[in-house]
Amino acid sequence: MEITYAIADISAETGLSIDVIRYYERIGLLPAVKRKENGHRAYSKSDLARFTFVTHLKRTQMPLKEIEQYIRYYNEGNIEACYRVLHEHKGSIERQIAELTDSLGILNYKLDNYQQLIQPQE
Amino acid sequence: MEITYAIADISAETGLSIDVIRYYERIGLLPAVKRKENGHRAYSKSDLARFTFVTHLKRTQMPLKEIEQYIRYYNEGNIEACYRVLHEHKGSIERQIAELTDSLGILNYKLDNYQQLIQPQE
DNA sequence: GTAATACCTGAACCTTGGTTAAGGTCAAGC
DNA sequence: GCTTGACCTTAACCAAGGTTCAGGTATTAC
Repeated sequence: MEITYAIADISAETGLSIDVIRYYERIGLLPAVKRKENGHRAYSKSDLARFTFVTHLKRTQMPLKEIEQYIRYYNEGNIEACYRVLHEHKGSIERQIAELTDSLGILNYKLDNYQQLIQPQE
Repeated sequence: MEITYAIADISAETGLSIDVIRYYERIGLLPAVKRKENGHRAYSKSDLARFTFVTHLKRTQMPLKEIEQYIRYYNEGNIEACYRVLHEHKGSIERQIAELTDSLGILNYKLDNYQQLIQPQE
């Protein structure tokens, strides 16, 4: 009893559209998956896990090419390269957070100013 | 003695390339600026301030269309709309930070796992 | 049996956010 | 007087990341 998922399941779990899932396969981001008799894609539990992780990376602005590279290292069993890629990406996320935090400060300053213009009473 | 800035100055101050500055004007993101006798753009101090603010918004993933909308409200003197746009955007930045922080956690977990695989000793 | 679903394919098309190219003006320096 | 540098314009081009379309198969539901 091997559980498999249809493309619609993957879509529901990851929030990626069905078209995007096929698109990712097409550009080689993820290796092609097994098919059922009727030609429909049959995703395994670990395929789902991989898609889920990809969406995490994607949400942090990692370019698809880099994600693809990571997956390739992973499939090659090149653990050190995997580590390196994720480690570098961690730095990029930290920089993003710092930048956003900075922008938040600027934004709050502007918002304060507007607030005073809008409600100068009290 | 009115100080004006050449396009190269704006580029140097904001980090935007000269081409991008002209591109932003072209798509209507910022209203066209005054010209000198020779046709060269002459930016004022407030033009510079606006470009600087735009780069802040841009770095937080605000789409150019939304930035444009904000600038339009600003020029109309529609302060409340300006406030509303920035306030919404603040929410978006906060969501981004939350998401990145979340991803950072997942990433650290993965990195830990890899670390143990790479250096299982001690 | 026929309609509705759920999937399939390949190829064309789209949006965002620029970049590059080709050709021209003008002022300053040598 | 001619080259260099900083600017100008219009228009074509580009890359990333999808989205849409047209046409086809297979299963299920009525």
